[in-house]
Amino acid sequence: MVAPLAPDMFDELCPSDLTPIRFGDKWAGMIIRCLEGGPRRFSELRVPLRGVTAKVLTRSLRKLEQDGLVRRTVHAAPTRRVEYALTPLGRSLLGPIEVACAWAREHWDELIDAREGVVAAD
Amino acid sequence: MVAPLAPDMFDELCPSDLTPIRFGDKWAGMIIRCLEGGPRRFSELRVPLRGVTAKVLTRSLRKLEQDGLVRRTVHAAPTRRVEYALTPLGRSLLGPIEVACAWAREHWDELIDAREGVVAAD
DNA sequence: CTGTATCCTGAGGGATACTG
DNA sequence: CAGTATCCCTCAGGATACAG
Repeated sequence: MVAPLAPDMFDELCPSDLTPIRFGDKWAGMIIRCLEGGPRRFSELRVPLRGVTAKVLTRSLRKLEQDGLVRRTVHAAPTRRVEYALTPLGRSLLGPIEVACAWAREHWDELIDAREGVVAAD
Repeated sequence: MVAPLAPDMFDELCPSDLTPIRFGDKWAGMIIRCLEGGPRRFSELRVPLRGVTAKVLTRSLRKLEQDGLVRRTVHAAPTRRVEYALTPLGRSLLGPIEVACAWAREHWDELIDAREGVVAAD
């Protein structure tokens, strides 16, 4: 029983290029959120993480595995399947990530304004 | 009325090299926490941020200023003084930062074990 | 005191092609 | 399907020297 992935979820939830908050490398935070609903296959992760190349996704996943946040499982039969799932430690990061995303959503306009050079009325 | 800075506060509070959580560049999160107690001068920031060079600290501060998180003020008299202070937006980041630091403190041992290759008893 | 200027290194990240 | 191999480029970050 695995929740479906909304392809666009990160466009509004994880604007990592704009906010000063990052979890690991560029994709780590999004990967963790992708895995919130249950295990995902390599190719399933590539869909919502638009633009990520296989090499970079692999590297990010290996790093997450090393850090104990994600577990990789290979199923041989009937065909090759590789699944990635959150460990308890990885799952414990969902809270802080959501806090960061909530902050970004809440202050989105101010961030845009600051970047554009709008002087804040203090 | 400005709270004193504990020189070692970041050794235990912001282990940014170990945790996957980063706020902006390497020093941004620590700078923001440094400014929590009130405005600080450039040279005052260099003390707790051990190891940061003037160039890098300047660049981090400029970035924080651009993003509307920090305000820079120059006092000419009696001698040159430059002070950095949190904007309301910057102050609003203190919550998420503390959440991240709390996560890191809580899962410190697991992070170490994972890096050392200790197999987690699941 | 508060920076700038210059040089250097390593890591992150993307493009492309290839593999079991 | 799930990666690897190779090449390349940018940027973060540190060392050092210098400046208003």
